[in-house]
Amino acid sequence: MALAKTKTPRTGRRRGVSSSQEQILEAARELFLQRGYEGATLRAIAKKAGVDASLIVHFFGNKVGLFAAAIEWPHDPDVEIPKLLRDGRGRVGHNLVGLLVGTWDREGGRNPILTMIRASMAEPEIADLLRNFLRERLYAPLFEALGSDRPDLRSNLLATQMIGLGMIRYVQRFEPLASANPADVIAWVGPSAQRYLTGKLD
Amino acid sequence: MALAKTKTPRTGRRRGVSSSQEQILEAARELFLQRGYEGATLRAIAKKAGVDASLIVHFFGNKVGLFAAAIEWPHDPDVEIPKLLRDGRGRVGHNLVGLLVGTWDREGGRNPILTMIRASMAEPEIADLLRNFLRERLYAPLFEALGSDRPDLRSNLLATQMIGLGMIRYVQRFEPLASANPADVIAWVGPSAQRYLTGKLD
DNA sequence: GCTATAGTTGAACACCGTTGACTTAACGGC
DNA sequence: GCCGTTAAGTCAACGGTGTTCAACTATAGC
Repeated sequence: MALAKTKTPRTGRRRGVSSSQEQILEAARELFLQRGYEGATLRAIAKKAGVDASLIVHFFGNKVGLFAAAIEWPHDPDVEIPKLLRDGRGRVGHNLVGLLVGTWDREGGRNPILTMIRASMAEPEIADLLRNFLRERLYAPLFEALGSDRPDLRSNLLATQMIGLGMIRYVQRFEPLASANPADVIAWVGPSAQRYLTGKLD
Repeated sequence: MALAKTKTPRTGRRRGVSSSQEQILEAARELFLQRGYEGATLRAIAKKAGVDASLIVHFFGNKVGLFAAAIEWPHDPDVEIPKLLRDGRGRVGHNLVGLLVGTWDREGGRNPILTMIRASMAEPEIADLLRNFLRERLYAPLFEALGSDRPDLRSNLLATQMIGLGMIRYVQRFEPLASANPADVIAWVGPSAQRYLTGKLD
């Protein structure tokens, strides 16, 4: 699902099935995932889309705007959150770690979430994008269903563990964690996530 | 303490107390902390050091080499590790969180560890530097003193929590965690760190 | 004094994101 | 059927980046 909306063209040519805008977004998605935010240059994206680089900023304002329009969250929270809750309150942490590890392993580190996390270290606007999405679409419904106290704080603490896991296992690739089985990772990290989700905090 | 060694000039002028190399390192330290790895340009560092930019790459090879030579770890592990162990095995996690939070709060986010963590997201060579330092100088002696099983795995898991905390509280500044009291943060995160340090893993 | 070498500079290179002027093409109103 | 407006799209340029290379200077050792 998209993180930011694309300005739908109000007028202009309407005959082709794919406008330049869509070709740009497609090329951007591919290159951002492949080379990361910094590694994907506007010129390279433009070349792949068969247009001039300045057309990209004409459409999306700047590189951050293109990133926000192109990147997509790989899960639909409305679908995933019920699955996380399926096994009862006491298993939500394990299920959440399993969902992330499963997705990240399957896509081999080249996935939107990790790309966004990395980019958010350098670009404050991308950090805002990430933070708002997490809060509104992921954590808010999750904690509403759980009914835990201090949901905002818990979501922050949960983020420290989940983003830390993503960084160490998939970006920095610390061993032996990077090569460990998903089931083991769930067993190791799950309890920490569970504590932040439903445990006593102080 | 330094993370990488500076090539000491084998010959050359020796009369001044401060060579150009030291002035470059001093300027680099200041600008890297102030503006981050990307924000500190070689030309700006050179200007501050009163020297031409190409002299920097002559001395340090490239920008990463300069960073490795300039950045310093704010603690001496030989001094800090005994302090962490002072209150017994059961308090090491809390003491470690306290050490990091104390340092990071005092320096307001502009400190070598966070700067290095951020830079390591984009520069693999800096990630190597960080990983090797953590393993050899910090985690190895700590786990030797603790005598826990699977020290390599435990150090990875500990890193997920510590680096995640640094990212969320100081770089991304998620609220309410970013504004919480140090003592509260220790109470919330300490148990997770403690579990990775001495708890049962599976 | 001569020569090798380290220190140091300035110009240049290839690339980056972004800007602004410009052309082209389609539309709505008359 | 023309005409002004507007979006689509191109092109060259700007100021910036890290890095390279040839040139020059000053010192140390012989």
